Amino acid sequence: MKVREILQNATQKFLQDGFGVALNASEIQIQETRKDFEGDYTVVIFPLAKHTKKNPTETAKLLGDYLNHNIEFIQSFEIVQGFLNLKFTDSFWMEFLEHSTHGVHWEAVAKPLNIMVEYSSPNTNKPLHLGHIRNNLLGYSVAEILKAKGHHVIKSSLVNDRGIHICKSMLAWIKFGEDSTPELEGLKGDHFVGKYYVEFDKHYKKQIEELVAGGMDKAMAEKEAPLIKEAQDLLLRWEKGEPEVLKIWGLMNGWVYEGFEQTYSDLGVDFDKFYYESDTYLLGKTIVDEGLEKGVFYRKEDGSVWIDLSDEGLDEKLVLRANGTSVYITQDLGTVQKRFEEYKLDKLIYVVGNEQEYHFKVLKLISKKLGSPWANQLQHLSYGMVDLPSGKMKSREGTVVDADDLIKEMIETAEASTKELGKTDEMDAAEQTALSRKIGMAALKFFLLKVDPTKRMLFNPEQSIDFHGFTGPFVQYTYARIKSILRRHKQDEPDDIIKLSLVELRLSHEEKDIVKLLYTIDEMISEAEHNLSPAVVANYSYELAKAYNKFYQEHSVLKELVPSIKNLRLLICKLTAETIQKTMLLIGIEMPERM
RNA sequence: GGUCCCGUAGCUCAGUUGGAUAGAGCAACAGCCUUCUAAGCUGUGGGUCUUUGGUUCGAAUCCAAACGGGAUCACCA
Repeated sequence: MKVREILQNATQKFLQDGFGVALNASEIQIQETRKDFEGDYTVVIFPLAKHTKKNPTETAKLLGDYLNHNIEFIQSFEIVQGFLNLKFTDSFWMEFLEHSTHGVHWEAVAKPLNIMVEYSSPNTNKPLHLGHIRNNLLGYSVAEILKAKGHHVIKSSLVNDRGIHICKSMLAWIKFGEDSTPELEGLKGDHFVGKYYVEFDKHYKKQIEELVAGGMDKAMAEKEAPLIKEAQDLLLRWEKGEPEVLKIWGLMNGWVYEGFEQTYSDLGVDFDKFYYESDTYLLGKTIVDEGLEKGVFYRKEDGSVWIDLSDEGLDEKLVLRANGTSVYITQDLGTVQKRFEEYKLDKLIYVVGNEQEYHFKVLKLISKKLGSPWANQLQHLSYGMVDLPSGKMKSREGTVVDADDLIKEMIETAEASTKELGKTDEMDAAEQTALSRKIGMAALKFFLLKVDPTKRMLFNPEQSIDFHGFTGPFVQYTYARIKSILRRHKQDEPDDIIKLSLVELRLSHEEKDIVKLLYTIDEMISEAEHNLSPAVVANYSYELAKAYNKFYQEHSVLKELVPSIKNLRLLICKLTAETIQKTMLLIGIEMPERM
């Protein structure tokens, strides 16, 4: 049992026996004692004083005496302004360490769930940018955190591989591409296709200008430009399944997938299941029929189908076009059903930007109105946009940070900085490359994941690439330092058994801070799971690394002459390294053995 | 205009279901490498937690309003 529970239970008993008051455990506030005060854990007395009908100090004194007598590991207590600060015996922490010698672990959930995490969901008409990187890293990390708690997780991605935007790239390639290929131009497949998307836009804009110059108003010109009509025609031909169109579509998507695969591999993210919109875009129609039967939907004169959500404070929402084709929400209704049936899901988490909050609100509402059992099992992890100092990224204005460029730049910066510090002098070329990659990616991933996912964040190209302070490389460096100690120790004493003799050892402040952090890993992981927040994990890893560096500065491990203290410190080193490695892996960051 | 989100140090961000004197990093300044890796450590300066009311023993945290910023409200996806 964890201390928090023990203290809550004991306090409950104290109130029950002494005052006849029954209180929920959740009403008893136990917190870690703030650094400026003496103690390990603190009971907040104010809420209890109401029930004891004594003043806070008196209540604290009674409770303190009670806990001190009844709980073995409480050594002493101190009362400061209504806070009961409890100091634990050193042997409490020693025992915890001893229990941990076989490895760091945390508790899994009692009932594992089948959870699908939907993330990435790219369009196949242009390469990925910084916003996608945040999405991918978040989705991957959330999935890993859920797995770590014992859930069965399916990572999925719904690829947006059809629609007018794809036809635009296709058309531009047909008209201006002259049978070129990514190989011929030496471009990554997704960049190659993206180039033609831009090409389309360029020519399209020109046509609009010409039409406007000819006296047409702009809105009309946007609809009447020959290129857009051709693109729409192409979409129609795609939907009819014309082999010639499908062939080009397949070819270009193939190029894009090759490109994406590379980027995914660079980012270290993976998927268990891909859905393709070209397979699923017809799916929701039977649901529309059902909804019509149930009277949840209604048909307008022109044949379009709608749902009225005005009783929920929203508007009417279209679910099927007049011409019978699906809209975004239609196919999502269909794929939800498919997913729940296919995988017997307990939960489906969509990792999608907050600009789509409205969509998911509607999706959930419609599901509820249709009486779908999964209506309450849909969750939208709505993350904030990544802004640049110049504002929002806009692909049309060219103010996007390309994913591949950024990854490359991070790795190159890492390499340069590693060379400058002379860290690579003893490494061969392959090792150097691997290290630069690890450090560069750590910097990028940590930067994006240390911030609360739900919040908007700023990326400043000049300032955001940093390897010092609250960064991934800082944590990596700490790990490498520890590993260096452990390597040296093994050399001296090949028999690597760290055995803790339970003599009455005293923990220094620096050691205790580390041990306390190690102790709270369980709570931390649970919080990360509950909030779907990799940021919780990133912050923890950083705190731990910082605590270790402080310890490192003050105490020597290998030169310590008292064997029992040396062993204790070695164990702390081992556990810290292991914890750092495991937690950082949850956010997709690998640790180097040396750097 | 309706709905939703956000506002904490010069900058980027933490801050548990309301708890003690609001914390980190960067940037600035001053120190620490014959001693296990200085991508580290220590110290100094830096705050009306946007503002005003309310709730209460106690508010950065909850409620209301104002101001400022953002998203969204397509027969696009």
